[in-house]
Formats: sequence, C-alpha cells, structure tokens
Amino acid sequence: MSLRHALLGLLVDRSASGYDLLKLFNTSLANVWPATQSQLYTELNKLAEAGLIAVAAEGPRGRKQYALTDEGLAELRHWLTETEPQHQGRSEVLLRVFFLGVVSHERAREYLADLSTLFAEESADLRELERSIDWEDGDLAVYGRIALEYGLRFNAMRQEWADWAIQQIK
Amino acid sequence: MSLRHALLGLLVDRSASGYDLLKLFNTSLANVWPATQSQLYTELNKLAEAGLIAVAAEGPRGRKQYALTDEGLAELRHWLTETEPQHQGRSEVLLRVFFLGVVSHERAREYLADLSTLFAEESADLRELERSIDWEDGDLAVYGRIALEYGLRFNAMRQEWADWAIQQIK
DNA sequence: CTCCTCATGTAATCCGTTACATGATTCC
DNA sequence: GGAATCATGTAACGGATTACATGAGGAG
Repeated sequence: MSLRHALLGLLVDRSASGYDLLKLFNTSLANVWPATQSQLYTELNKLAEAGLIAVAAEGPRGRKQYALTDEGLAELRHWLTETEPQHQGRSEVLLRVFFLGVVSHERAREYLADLSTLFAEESADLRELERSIDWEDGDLAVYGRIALEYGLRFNAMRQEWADWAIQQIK
Repeated sequence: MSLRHALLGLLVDRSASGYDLLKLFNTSLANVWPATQSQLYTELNKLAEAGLIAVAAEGPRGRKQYALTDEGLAELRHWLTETEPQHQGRSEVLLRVFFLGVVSHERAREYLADLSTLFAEESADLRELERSIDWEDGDLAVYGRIALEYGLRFNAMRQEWADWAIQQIK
C-alpha cells in the first residue's frame, strides 16, 4: 500500500496531473518505488474517491490536476510517524547466489564479475543523476540527497562485496 | 517467477516435503525471498504438474516427498545462466526518507535513529544466525556464507548511512 | 485421551505487470 | 494534414498475503 503514500508525498509540494506524476515518478522515485502508468491512474482514482486528493482544476484533453486534501496530508503524516515500515527485502540477485553451486566455479565467478560491472554502472548512473538534478534549497533537496547518498553507498558496497566473493570461490 | 526456482534450488541437495521446504525457507531464504505456506504448496503442485519435480515417496499424514527431476535441474541451470536477474529494488524505508520533509526535523532525526538501531539489531541477528548454522563443507557452505556476508555488509552500510544522514539534517 | 506437531490444501483479495484502447491538442 | 506529445483509462493475468479449513499421527 505504498504507492498510495508515494503519490500523496509527491503532491505535497505541488499539485499535478496523473501524467505529470508519472514523469515525476520516473525521474525521482523510480529507483525506490517503481510504478507503471496503469497502476498510477488506478490509484489516483482510488485516492480521489477516498477524499485524500481532489481535482483542483481541469485542463485540455481531459487533464485533471490533483491537489492534496487536508485528509491526504494527515494520512501521509500518519503513515510516516505511526506505522512501521515493512522491510522484507526480495533480491533475485542474492537468491541466485545461493544456488551458484549447480554451475561450475568458473561460471559462478563470471556471474559475480558481471554483477560487479553492473553495480559500477549503476553508481555511474547515480552520479550522473546527481549532476543533472537542479538541487534547489528546501526539504526535498536535503532528503533527496540523503536518498541518493544511500544509492551511492549501496552500490559501492555491493561492488566490493561481489569482488570479494569472487576471491572466495575455490 | 522466482519462488519456482528457489524451490528447485532447495531440492538439488536433498528431496523434501512441502513442510520441510517451508522450514528450510524460513531458516535460510527468508531474508532473500520470503514465501508463505500457502504460496509454497500451490507452487509445488504447479511444479509437479510441469514435471520439474516428482513425488519420490509418500509418508504418513499425506506427506509427499518431492525430488528434483532432470527437467527440473535443467530449468534451474537455464534460469541461472541464461536469464537476466530482475533487480528493481523496492524500499519502503527509502520511500519514507523522501517525504521526511512533512514532519519536523526532530521527528525526522528520530526516524533515522530508529533505523540505525534496527540495522544494528539485524546485524546482530545475522551474526547469531552465522554461529547457529552447521557449516558443512560443500557448495552450499561457500555460497551461503557469501550471501550472509552480503547481509552483514548491507546492514553495516545502512547503519553508517543512517548515522551520517542524521548529521545532514539542520 | 488429549495436546502438539506434522501436513496439506482452498478462497478472497490486493498489488503489480503487460497489453490494449482511445482520443485531444499542439507543432510543423 | 500528419506526427509527436499529452492525457486517461480498462482488461487479463500472475504473484503475494491473509485467513480459513481440515485432519492424521506421535508423545505423554
């Protein structure tokens, strides 16, 4: 049930249409909480029905500009402060590691080396993203940077781990 | 479609019943790919129907001991070597960080401090798990340790990040 | 004989993905 | 007038979660 709160969160600063939100998603939350167009529009209708957001203005081509309601902001705060984050990690990458015993040592090292490269690339992408963002001052700048720093440290850690793991085989 | 392969993987070393597999899951793969009892039994029936596993023996109380078939092992190898791992991370914890701007700086620091504690506890749990496992020699020992090391490094990184992030606010 | 563990299943619901479907407006 | 972009939706399907449901066998 987090897409719901992601959308509420994006609407705190500015009102926006589904189309706008989709683009925002793909450029900011995509790494943290991917969502498809279909899912997003469906969720917006549910949120409007629940009174957490409301259509503030309509535009051309049936465009609906949504704004956060007081109930919506309250719900977002409630979620942030009074509910526990679920943190069951699912990692297909790691699941595969468990079963590398069924392929040759060579093949296993190859798998880990590919991972190392992948993580390096992701690091580079994030550094590129960091440069491309217009970091205005404000909350979003502070917390956006903190989230990005997480990504950088995460990928660095994973790359070091993969390189270390290669040494452990045989 | 990874639960499928997780089950195949667990059946490589030994045949087992759904009940056995469920316990195995909860003590080894739970951190990497959680699955519920319901899901597991459903998937086992699908796997049997697809011919990737077969009932090797039946026991009391309707117990069905499943064993991997040749097709099952082939499918597992295919998955490991010829398909790309999906790695879209979803992190509710990070999603919340993005929106910490809607609560006070104090509350935000509190949130991050709680995370730091949580990560420390998870590290401790993993170290406990490491001690409790009977590390026989063999593939599973090597790759199980590699997966566990990932968890240890991951939690250490996250704890350092959370502590760093607290300093960034205000 | 009673309780605990073993053991398997089904149903309802929700979330996410893929694909399909449609049409208005703007720009050239 | 044609293409690109803006803009919203629905349907089908599959995977995951929760809850419900049942019963056999072993231990004391």
